[in-house]
Amino acid sequence: MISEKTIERLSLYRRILQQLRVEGKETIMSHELADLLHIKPAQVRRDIMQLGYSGIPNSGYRIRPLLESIANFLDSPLPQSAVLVGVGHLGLALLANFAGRWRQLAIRAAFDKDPAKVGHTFHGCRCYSMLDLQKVIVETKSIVGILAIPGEGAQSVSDLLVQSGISGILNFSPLRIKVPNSVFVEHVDLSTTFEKVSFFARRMKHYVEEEKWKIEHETDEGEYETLTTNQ
Amino acid sequence: MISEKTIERLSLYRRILQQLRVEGKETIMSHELADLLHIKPAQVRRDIMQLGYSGIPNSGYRIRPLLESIANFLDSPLPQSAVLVGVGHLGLALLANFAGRWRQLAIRAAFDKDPAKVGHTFHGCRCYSMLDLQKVIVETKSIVGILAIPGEGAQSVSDLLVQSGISGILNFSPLRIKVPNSVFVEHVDLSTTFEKVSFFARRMKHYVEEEKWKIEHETDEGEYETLTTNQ
DNA sequence: GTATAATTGTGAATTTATGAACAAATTATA
DNA sequence: TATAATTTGTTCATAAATTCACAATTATAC
Repeated sequence: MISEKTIERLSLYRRILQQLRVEGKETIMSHELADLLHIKPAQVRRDIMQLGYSGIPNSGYRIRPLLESIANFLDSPLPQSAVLVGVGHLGLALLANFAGRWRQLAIRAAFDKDPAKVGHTFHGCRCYSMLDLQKVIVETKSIVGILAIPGEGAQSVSDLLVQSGISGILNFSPLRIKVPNSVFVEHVDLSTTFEKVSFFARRMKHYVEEEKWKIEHETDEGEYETLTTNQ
Repeated sequence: MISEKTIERLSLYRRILQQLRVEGKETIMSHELADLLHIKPAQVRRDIMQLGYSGIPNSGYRIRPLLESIANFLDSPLPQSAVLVGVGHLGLALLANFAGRWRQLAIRAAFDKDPAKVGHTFHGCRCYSMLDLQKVIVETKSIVGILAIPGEGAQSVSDLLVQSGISGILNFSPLRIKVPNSVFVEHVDLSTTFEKVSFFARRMKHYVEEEKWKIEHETDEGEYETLTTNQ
């Protein structure tokens, strides 16, 4: 009923609106939000419509109640817990950025197969043995698992997470894990993302240089296709 | 003409095919690749068609030439360079994972405003002062900039990158930067990603519990909407 | 008050992405 | 050599996401 894209945008709206509120702003219009996100105003209105919140014609949306509507929609009444598997460089970075400061989704435990890490606390988060995975997940009532491990172990760890009752996985490993369709998976594949940016950067460069050439040579003939971008 | 989604999938195909090749596999059929990625065979065939590479009816695609076609399509003839801005936890993790081992897109330099970091080398990558940004980018002929800094400085650093001739930005900061449309931007927004996974994990859980309840109570009446997922 | 200008909410149109289905092609087999 | 079985390339159909465009509504100016 509600799409992933909409959820992502709502989360973004919230972050921006929170910032605007501390700056003292009280209302906002769809085209202002749209400009900040580089999307169209109609998209903003549609998203907000889905919350059931109504704006005021000719004056926009009142920020405070709009934020309440978003929170009401996105957040759980109770705080939710997540666990992190893999305390390598990436895992540490995630802990550093999100361990404490996360209202809704607290990372409550970390796991690593390296015995040297087990028992230690990283950025306020205790690291357990992989053997304790199921026990800790059940105890902390965690619903989300974050996979920050190399591809090799990803499927077996994913299976473990699912068995332990996890219902969402954020997968930073390069492997496309298989899960039952009662579990939500989000793949964040940094390798392919790099390749994508590299590819389009190169294309953009070529395109710009072609345009320059055309201008320098004053040739109007010869139509060029425009590029597909995400702007 | 070619979509971002297709580029992402081609990059994925490549990684999987490289693995299969070292395992000794010579040919692959669209449905095999499709199963590994949890997509439909028609999608695989369509993507490969766009490369201009043709498979063989009743026997599939020959892996080696297919890999060549993908490389030919995705990669630049010359290796390309990228720079990283922000050597915090996340920046370090990116360097650790991608600094050396990246065929196509080498991270050639890092920048940080912390004087304590400038002059040091992290995972084989030298850290420079922000003041040297433009100079180093021009010298290394870098076309991609990776932003791994907090939101506050993101826009001004982005402007600097663009001025210095960067044509693609991989933005890990929570700010939606504004760039001319001759520059490609990919946002990797970990906060919203967390929120999204958390949201759908909760929904999945509810859905599963509802289903259980329905089964336990043998009620066939009362239709429930199915969830929108990315499986 | 009334008129004017501006903004929302939303149906319709458009664009983009995915999926189904089948002819054409190729191999394997009898 | 001919027949059967299978997989590709591609067209047509469907679904999802976005954008347009405009009536309805509200604030503001006069």
